[in-house]
Amino acid sequence: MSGYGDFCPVARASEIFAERWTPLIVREIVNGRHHFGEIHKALHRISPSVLGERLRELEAKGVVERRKNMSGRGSTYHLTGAGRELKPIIDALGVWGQRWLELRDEHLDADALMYQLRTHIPEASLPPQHVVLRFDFRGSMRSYWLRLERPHSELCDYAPALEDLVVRPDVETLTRVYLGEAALASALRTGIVAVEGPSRLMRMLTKWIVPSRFGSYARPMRYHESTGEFRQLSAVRAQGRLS
Amino acid sequence: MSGYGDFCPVARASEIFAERWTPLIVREIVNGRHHFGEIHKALHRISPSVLGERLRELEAKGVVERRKNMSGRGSTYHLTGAGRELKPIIDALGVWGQRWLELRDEHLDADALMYQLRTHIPEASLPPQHVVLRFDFRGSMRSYWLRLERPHSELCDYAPALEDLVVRPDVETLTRVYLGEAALASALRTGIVAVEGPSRLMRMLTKWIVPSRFGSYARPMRYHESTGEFRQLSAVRAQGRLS
DNA sequence: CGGTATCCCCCGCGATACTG
DNA sequence: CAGTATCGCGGGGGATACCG
Repeated sequence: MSGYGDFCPVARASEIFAERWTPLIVREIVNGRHHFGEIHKALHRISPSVLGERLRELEAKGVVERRKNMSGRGSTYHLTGAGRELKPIIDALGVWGQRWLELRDEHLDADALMYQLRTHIPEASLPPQHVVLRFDFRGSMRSYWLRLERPHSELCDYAPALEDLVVRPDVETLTRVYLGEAALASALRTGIVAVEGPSRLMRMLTKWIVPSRFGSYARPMRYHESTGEFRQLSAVRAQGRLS
Repeated sequence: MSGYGDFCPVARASEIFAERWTPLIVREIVNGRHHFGEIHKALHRISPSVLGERLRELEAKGVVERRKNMSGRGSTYHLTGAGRELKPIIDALGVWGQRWLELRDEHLDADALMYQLRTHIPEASLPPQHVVLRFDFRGSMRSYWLRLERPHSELCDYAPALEDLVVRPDVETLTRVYLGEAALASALRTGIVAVEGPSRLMRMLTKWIVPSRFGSYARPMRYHESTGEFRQLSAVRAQGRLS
């Protein structure tokens, strides 16, 4: 970028924080990703060279601390004190985005969604013996398999075993469910998200797929069959609280 | 920019907020600049085309509202509800920058500093009849004149009248004074900032030049004559509060 | 003054390959 | 797997001119 040439602390902070990819990288480290590869997988559209450059910048500015792995290979990246104080800013940005920004088609990404869903399954709700869900997104050829089993679940692009439940959502609806804008229960009821399988497992779906931590700030949306679009339920704005 | 293709609210917010110049534009509107020209003067390094583009984007995203001037010419730009909710984020960024970021040479800018100083003079401290200050920055040819008079003071690059006081600071020191990192009083005492004029007016200087609203979060710095550098006074970190 | 159009340069960044 | 080097393109944005 090359700076603003401005001594104002907002400008100096923006030089670092408001640069492409940087807020998301910090978010990922906040979320507990400490390895290069983990961050890169979570931000799968960033190129490794840019990620490396950003991490170096953040280290130079005292936001990130790089710890060489004692096992020789690789490092882990941790937030410094300064970096940890960015967390409330990240959170505030997320809350703001949730409250005020529309979800648009260009934000939809089935891969990323499945990745998020997988990492967000409450561990307490995981079944002791494995359950395999297959997700077939409408209008897409490929399927995703989610193999749930305590303590670790797994996301595959092939069938790891015979599936117990088949879910047929569309990307937008399931994304809005994840964002907390739509309720999975009603999406199942109206059939926008179709499911095949034992009703016992169907009922578990709402335990496995839960809204993100910004979900309580979402504006409730409702699907309108006539237009095929989601619209804001009312002018009422949710008051939320970060978990 | 072209987005992150990510439904996460932090990413969607970053698409807007964490783009070059945008945080500073919002800051300026928060600071009460509502005209294109005012914003452009405050951010004198942005090109008018980029400023126009950003304002259009912000309007499209519902952050800024553009009101056509009824007098025909021009418009004014105001924050919407969404835009106003960015203020705490701007403030948090400023506090963070103040707490954690070094002031570097590339941030220094005498023009911008004088502009800020002029807008920050507490109105209550302005003299009823005009007082003219001349600022000669060390190592610089050009001078700045500050003409103080209630209710409006003025910054000139020529002598608007005979000067009552001549101030010879260096850009770094005066910037740190403005940022709240250094005390003007001690800079005057040690002579880093030299002054010529009646001592009555010299004493008024500390009423006219006061730290920015982020000043209370600054890390106190002290000038070390041996190295010619400012260094952090101690590990003690100031606890501040935004005014 | 308030803003837009043009032009062009440069560098940011994405893709890919490559190395320990 | 953890990164770094290279390369080439696109477009972001700075400077400037220009128009209302």
